[in-house]
Amino acid sequence: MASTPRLKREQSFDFEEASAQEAVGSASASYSPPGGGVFGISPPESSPRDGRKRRKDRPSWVKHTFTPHFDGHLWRKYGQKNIKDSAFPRCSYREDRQCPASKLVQQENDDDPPLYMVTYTYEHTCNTTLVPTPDVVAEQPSPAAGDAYLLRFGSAAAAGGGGIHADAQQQTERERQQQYQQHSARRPFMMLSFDSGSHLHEQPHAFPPDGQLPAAAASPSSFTAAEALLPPAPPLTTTMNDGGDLFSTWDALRYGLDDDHGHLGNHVYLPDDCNGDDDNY
DNA sequence: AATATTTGACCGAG
DNA sequence: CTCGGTCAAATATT
Repeated sequence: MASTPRLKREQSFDFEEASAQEAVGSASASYSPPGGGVFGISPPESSPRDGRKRRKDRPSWVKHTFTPHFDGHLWRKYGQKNIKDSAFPRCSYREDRQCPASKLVQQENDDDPPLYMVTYTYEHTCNTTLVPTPDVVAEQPSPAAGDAYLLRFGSAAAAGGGGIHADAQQQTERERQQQYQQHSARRPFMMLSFDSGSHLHEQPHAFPPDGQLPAAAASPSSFTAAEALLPPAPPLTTTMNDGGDLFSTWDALRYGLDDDHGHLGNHVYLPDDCNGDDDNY
């Protein structure tokens, strides 16, 4: 076989409206989790395949974050594209072939901790690999605030509304390691609010399971104080939900059996580009 | 050897 | 026609 001709790909995903998605691909729309949650699972009904779903019609919501992968799911990168209008490539991720959910990670700027715009498309129909990873989101709390930014360290599992723990799934050692790595930035229930005036406001906050936030435009032009993005958490963390075991294990690994590169002090948890997201965490 | 990532190409949408 | 999203083979990594 000299060169296998590329077979006509059958776009297997013609899921009709996953749910009411208002923020259809609006880059300016901030974060409109479907059904009140990012992972409000809503099974795709048999789609009336009248042709493919137009891109604009696809349910999608945009979220700005410094940690594109801290969303409780294990994504697999399947593509990377240089976007004409952007200096950074856009990476495409998909969780599973059976799951229509996908996301596009686009680096927004080149700040110390670069801000990423993650565009989620469709919802997860697979309950697998839902890991209790925190979620760091950078958003503007209010349009009037202008320069203020919010860093939300939240548990995606909690925000999922379902809290499905599919430990029955056959996770490979690699997956588990990746999950542990993702937990490195765990800092649940905390909200950091950065102001342009170098005014750091930190307060424990049990954000609602909805994960709802006030609408926020995203124009990370004046974002600062990124150094405190991922504070090194003390090795005592077992006050979690079901994932407590995971975290304690992770803590043991992280702080007890610390290797050479077990430093959390550095804020370098984001990859240079989209690639390597999974590993560098 | 198995798995994940990279890379180029295909194809649809605009 | 151009741009962007996704696929799948090739390659790299573990």
